[in-house]
Amino acid sequence: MSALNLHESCVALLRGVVKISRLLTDGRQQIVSLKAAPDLLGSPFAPPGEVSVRAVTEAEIYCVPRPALESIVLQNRVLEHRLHLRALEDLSEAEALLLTLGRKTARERIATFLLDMAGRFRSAELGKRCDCGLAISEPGVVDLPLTRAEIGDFLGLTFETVSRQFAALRKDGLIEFTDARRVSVKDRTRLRVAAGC
Amino acid sequence: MSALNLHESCVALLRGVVKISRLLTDGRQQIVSLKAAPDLLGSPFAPPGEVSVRAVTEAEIYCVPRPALESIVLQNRVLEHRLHLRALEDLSEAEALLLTLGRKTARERIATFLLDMAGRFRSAELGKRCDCGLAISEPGVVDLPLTRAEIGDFLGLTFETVSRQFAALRKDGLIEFTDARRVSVKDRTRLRVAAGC
DNA sequence: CGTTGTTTTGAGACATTTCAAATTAAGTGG
DNA sequence: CCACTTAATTTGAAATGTCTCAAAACAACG
Repeated sequence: MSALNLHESCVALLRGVVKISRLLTDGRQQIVSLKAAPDLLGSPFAPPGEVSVRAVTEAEIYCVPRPALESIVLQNRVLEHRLHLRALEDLSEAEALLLTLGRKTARERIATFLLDMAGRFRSAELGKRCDCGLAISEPGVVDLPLTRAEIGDFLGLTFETVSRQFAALRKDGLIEFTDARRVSVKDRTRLRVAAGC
Repeated sequence: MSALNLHESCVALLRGVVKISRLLTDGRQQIVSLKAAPDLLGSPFAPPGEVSVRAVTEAEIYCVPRPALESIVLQNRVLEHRLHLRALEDLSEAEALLLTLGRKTARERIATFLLDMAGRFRSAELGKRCDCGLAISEPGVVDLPLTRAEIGDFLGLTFETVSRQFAALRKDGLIEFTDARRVSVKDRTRLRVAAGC
């Protein structure tokens, strides 16, 4: 199944969306990063960390043995610089999520999440699948690639709380649902306020 | 006061401990990283992120203008590689904290924190100040450089909850206090269990 | 049309926060 | 060295947000 070991291989994500999680022994998990194609999962030189990789949509990947990638990168200064920049961006994203998990209320977390997703998964109205911004996209309409439970695992909440907070934002007129996975942002300004910053 | 702008300059931390935080407009804050000398604060190439840097102990720093550092690093492949590795380690640490903030209980967070600190701030019994592992150190005794409020800002808790959980761990015999800032780990095994992983 | 998984909604339990006050520790100036 | 102020810490009691448990509605699929 999720037999992807990022210590042995790095993975080029060619199509789809994957979640990268850290696990507790009793099954609790925290998604630490969402990756959408095209992107690289794992990094040569990354320290050993217990992460789990799972697709959230159908996905297409290409595995590269780590030692091979390492030697390539060490021979290519520009490539290493780009990986370096990407690591710094990932760190910055992780820090933003730390603020969300450590200090925001459930409502603020959901609002933050929606703004984040609105920037990443703009819905392609006429396409069948979100193919990552390449198709004709509807501003303000978001295709959520995650289930309520996965959103909970991303935001440190239960799926019931996620569902209830979505309902509350809808009742307050900040968002609207066409179906459970398709949201449209009705009032971005108030959504930003609801996100707490 | 904390007039350190990591976008303009990087800062070599020569002595002491500093906290790097992200802020919400209403004053809530989340510490995203603790740095102890010797270390580098900020990074050339780091994307703009609203962070605040504050010393938690007396500290000695040396500022380096970012453009200067950037050009040095771009001319030195080995140096960039080391910064790259550090960024990946920081990312891994941030992910560990994400798991803590998103999925652990207050008790588990405090236990996790103590194990983390035990690895970093081993007390120098006979020295006056923790000078970061160079002096004669007592295994299992930790000098906490943070106030209860700061520990709360690190773990996403209030300072009252921090204080109560310390008291609970003490009552259960996992730790002992000589004073509020000096803890000794009495049962590392049970502390690990209490940390949830 | 039954099966399975996702989502919504409700009611009660519980962990953590909030508010408040007392205690201890740490300067500071007389 | 002592009184005074200020900050940090502990502890208590009540409020509250989120979780847990449970059930129903809904959607997807063979």
